[in-house]
Amino acid sequence: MARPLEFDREEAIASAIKVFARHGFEAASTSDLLKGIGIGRQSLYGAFGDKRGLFLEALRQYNAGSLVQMHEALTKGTPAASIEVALLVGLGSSDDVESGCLGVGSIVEFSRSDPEINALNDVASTILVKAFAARVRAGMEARELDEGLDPDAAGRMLVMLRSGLKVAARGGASGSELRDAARLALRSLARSR
Amino acid sequence: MARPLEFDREEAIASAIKVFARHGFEAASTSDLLKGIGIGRQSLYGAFGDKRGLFLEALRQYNAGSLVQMHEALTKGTPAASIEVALLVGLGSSDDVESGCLGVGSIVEFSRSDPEINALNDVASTILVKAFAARVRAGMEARELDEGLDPDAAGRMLVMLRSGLKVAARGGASGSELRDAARLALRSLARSR
DNA sequence: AATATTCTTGACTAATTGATCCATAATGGT
DNA sequence: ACCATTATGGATCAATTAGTCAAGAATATT
Repeated sequence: MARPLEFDREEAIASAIKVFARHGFEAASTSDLLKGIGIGRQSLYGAFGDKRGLFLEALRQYNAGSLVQMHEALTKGTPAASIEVALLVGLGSSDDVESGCLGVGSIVEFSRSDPEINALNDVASTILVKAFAARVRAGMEARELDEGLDPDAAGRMLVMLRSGLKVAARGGASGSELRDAARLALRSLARSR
Repeated sequence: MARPLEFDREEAIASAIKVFARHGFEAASTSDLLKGIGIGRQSLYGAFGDKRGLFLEALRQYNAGSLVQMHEALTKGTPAASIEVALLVGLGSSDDVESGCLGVGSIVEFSRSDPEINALNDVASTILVKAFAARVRAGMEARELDEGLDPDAAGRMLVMLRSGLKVAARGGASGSELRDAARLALRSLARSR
């Protein structure tokens, strides 16, 4: 009964994710976003309310996609191998130049100052920790990982490690440096050697 | 032969570090900086050229101070113990609310887009990697750490791990979570257990 | 085909941005 | 005590910011 949207909402958010990931929230101007998404000004404000609304949607969609990607990586191969893959997937290393992680970016930019962003990142973080912890537990049961581990603590450590890898990737670390670092750190979970 | 500065330059930079660490470069307005430092507009422009000049000075001073702090931590106690302390010192955890790391912040905000910032962070990173690597080597020689390690690779991993801890701290992780994660990850360097 | 409803386009606004100008104030060397 | 030199403070600048307004365009239902 009314004129339909001329753009796909999810695609628009996906484009916004790129812009926000590259520049951060504050430094991404509305003009950057309009150009990056390819829609008009009023379309953005009509569809997302304001810049912050678009950012929240972008962060939501980014976190969801990231968790899917992580879950896929964690369900292939042995627990230990899948954890290594999960640590390294989608880091956006130097070949994938200009990329960036909206999750880490929003944490660094906002710290704990914005309750809605806190909420989005907290649930994503919790889910990711649990996903890692489940795999750690599986690895312990399979006698592949040290049986004295605390799976939840290991999950938290792995999430932090992944953040560090993302920062390093954004800072220009090579794929092999990232891989080596992940492998080395993962020895902390191994059975006595 | 001329009117002297009414403010201490280093103190001014120290104040600027706080402002930039809290908000990032782009989101820190010149007015924020003037208020945070406690000087007038023209004084800032006279002393530092422009906002970016002040940021570069701030990053330089921050990195220098951070390396000093890290070096101090690494020279106390056994190699393994000192590495743990170095990983955890000055993370700005949740009690030290509002803090933030200018190094990680600038990497996340600028990625590799600004050559001068790249240069500052690259030298700081290199020095820090070497400092960690030297301690790893010492730990190996003291039969405290696994003798099959590659000290430089371990150094790089430790720097990445520290970035991850900083992100987690800024995201609200508790001191005990950070400590547990660091301790767990450090098992990767231990002798066979 | 008419119409109600929503979308799109582009001009527009008020506020804030980083930065500059200029007059005044404060110093040290002579 | 003068003066060259530099710092300070306030007014001001042009540009950019996020967000709004109004008029026209495109649809689905009737």
